[in-house]
Amino acid sequence: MLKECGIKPSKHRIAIFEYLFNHRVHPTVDIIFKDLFFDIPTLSKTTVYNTLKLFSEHGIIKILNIDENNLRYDADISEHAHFKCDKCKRLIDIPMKNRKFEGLETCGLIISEYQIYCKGICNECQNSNIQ
Amino acid sequence: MLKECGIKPSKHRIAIFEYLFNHRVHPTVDIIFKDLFFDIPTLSKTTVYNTLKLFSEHGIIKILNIDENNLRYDADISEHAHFKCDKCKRLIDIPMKNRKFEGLETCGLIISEYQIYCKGICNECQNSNIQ
DNA sequence: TTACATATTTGTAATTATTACAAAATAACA
DNA sequence: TGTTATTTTGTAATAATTACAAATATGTAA
Repeated sequence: MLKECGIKPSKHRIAIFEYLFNHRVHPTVDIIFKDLFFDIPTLSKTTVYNTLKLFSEHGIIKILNIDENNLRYDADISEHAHFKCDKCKRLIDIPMKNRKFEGLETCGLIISEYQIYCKGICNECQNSNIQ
Repeated sequence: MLKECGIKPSKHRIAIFEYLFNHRVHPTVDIIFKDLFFDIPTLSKTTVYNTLKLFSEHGIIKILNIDENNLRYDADISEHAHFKCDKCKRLIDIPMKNRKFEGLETCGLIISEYQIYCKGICNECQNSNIQ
């Protein structure tokens, strides 16, 4: 997959991409780094930053800016929206079919990418009565 | 307007809200602070941060997270999307009518707010041939 | 007006995510 | 093996935002 996007597949790059591909919770750099560091003790956080930026420049992942504090990363580049629960803080994918924005398509802008970010309360937190 | 939202209108609060209301370019804290500081030399940047956070908590403004580096603020709380030009970096409002997300409304999540962020090339930058 | 309580603002310091960059390590290849 | 290019590392720099205590301003009752 990396090769197809014109990225030379080094050990670390493969590890980072695999991690993101297998962990669909949109992790932060910190989470990715800490988890991988367990297996690859020579890994540097800068490498994680560099590699993820490289990936996103080649369009193989997407950077999510939904969280105020830090960036999050998503290996699923198919069309879907993102939801952040105000209670449990989890990020959840929302599938989207037949989306339609009147106005957005017809304003003369060339739109190369877009993101839809939602906030509210997720299913689990609605059902649990713990405040 | 501030009173209606349950915010005590102090001098600075009025100044900050007026500024945002009259400058619809979604300025950063830094821009707001520097412009207002010219007239109010006693103003502190922390006050700008505090005040804007207060405003957004009371729903009288919206915080935009479209820019990677810093937050931006919008006194227009009506439904519209935002576009950032990759060339000139400007933020542009996109009006939206009859938007429809199939899937988004029917997934059981309670969505209290959402944002649509687009990126690409704006009209002006398409027409100017300067790279 | 004065005294007091409350709310607001200030300014500095701390926190934290991200980037810059040069050195070190690794890989590619003749 | 020797040389070059690429990747990775680790530290330092940058910069946005927040924490917090002190200072200031405001409102109110006596």
